Amino acid sequence: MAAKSRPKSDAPDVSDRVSRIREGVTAAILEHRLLPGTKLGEDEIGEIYGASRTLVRTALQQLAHEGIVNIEKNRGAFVARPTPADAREVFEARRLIEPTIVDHAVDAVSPAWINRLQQHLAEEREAELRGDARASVRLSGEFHRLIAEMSGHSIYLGFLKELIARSSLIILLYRRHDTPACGTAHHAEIVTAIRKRDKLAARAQMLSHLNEIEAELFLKDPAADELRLADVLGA
Amino acid sequence: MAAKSRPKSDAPDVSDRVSRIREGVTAAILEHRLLPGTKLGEDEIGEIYGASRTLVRTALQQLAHEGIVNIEKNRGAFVARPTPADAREVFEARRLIEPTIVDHAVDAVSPAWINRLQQHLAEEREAELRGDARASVRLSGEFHRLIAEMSGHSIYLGFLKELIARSSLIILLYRRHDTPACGTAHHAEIVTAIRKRDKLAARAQMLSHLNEIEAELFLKDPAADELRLADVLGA
DNA sequence: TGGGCGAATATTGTATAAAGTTTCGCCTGT
DNA sequence: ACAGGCGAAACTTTATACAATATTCGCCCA
Repeated sequence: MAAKSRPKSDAPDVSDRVSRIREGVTAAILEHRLLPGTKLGEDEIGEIYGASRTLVRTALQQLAHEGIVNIEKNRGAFVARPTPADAREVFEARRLIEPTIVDHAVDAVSPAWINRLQQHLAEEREAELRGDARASVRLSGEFHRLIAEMSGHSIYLGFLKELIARSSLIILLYRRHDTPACGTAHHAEIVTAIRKRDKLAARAQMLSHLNEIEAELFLKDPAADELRLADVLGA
Repeated sequence: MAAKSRPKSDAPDVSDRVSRIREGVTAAILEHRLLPGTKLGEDEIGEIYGASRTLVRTALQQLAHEGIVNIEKNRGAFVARPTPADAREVFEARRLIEPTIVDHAVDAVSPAWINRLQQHLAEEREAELRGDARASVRLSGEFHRLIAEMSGHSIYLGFLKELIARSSLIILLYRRHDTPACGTAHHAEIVTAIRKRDKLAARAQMLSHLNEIEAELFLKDPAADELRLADVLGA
């Protein structure tokens, strides 16, 4: 009971039923267990989480606002299917915002943060070694999010959360080879630059990292989207 | 029937009951008819718009996601009260994003857009002349939004909508003098630069415009927030 | 046999009712 | 007179019932 009712503490959302649903569905999408275009029925999800449709609906609306779910009127919610144009916008926004975020991260550097970052790198390497693609894709997104948290800039953090979630879908849909989503090595270089408090290097590493991710994508004219999707879903 | 059911067109939300509520409340907040800290009771709003609490709740949750409403668990929804720290974050983000947006706007320039911009400037001048503070504050926000629409970058547009809405609250809470929120003259200079397709000038004008707005603010340590709020609400 | 119309079914949108929490007034006791 | 606590009222939260809309499947007809 003591752990349940916290009158004043504004914990983000933990132990909240709507948030449990939202985070569960988000994780499933980010780990590519739910593919773009998948229908997310309200009853279906409600039964999984033992919640009524009211709560499921709230969670789905939040996900829609984050851009990883589309809600079509009278038809339901579907995992979003970003177009190549969307993809270009997402990465352009990331190229604009993330260098600035890493700048702030350098300002906030501390032994505790360095520790956290290196612990994260270890997790990434471990997941990569054991070939756990789902954990890898999740962790590589969380790395960028971690840096945004480190920056202490809550607005950038909110924006980046959206961009990361969409990026995960984009990488699933449009990557050329079955390369790991983000090279762990790049992340290590970024951490090194942060540790050295070298803003210029940190910005540069972040930017080239993002460029490399986007370079791995196959973003052609939107007309051929359907084929590409069929390809992914069929595989 | 033709105008009502559009299966594929993703019109933002027009003629949707939830959106009517959201836009109504948003307008009230942006025009400073609802002050920061005001409680937004579900029954109260529902009665105004002739809607059930279900729809009101949906609208309020969307506004919470946009950052202009805070929802406190088991207590209800309140008009957000940005802290000075929030204010600094918002303007930093705007200084980062808006120069890039205006860059894109220059790329998209066309006679139709120039026309629309100048029509908007005329509206702003008119509102300023007749001393309509509410219309002025609304229109000055819409100017920035218009440029974001012109850029064709939907992600930047979404981000900027949030930033503008929060800016409106910030200006209300923290401006030094009762100066008009944004000088119409600055907007005119930005339009001129866009019309000349001069990206450098457009970026520079936008940046200095944002700097001037923030310079008009009184952003001290958060400790004194309460006094400031009392000041505004008492007046 | 293939296409199209139509009823049945399933799913979402909306409203209302039940349950839980907070707040505020009032009362009692010191 | 004042502090503390009890209790009722108001509100939010959650669940459920009802209405509207889309989809699906079967049947009929060409």
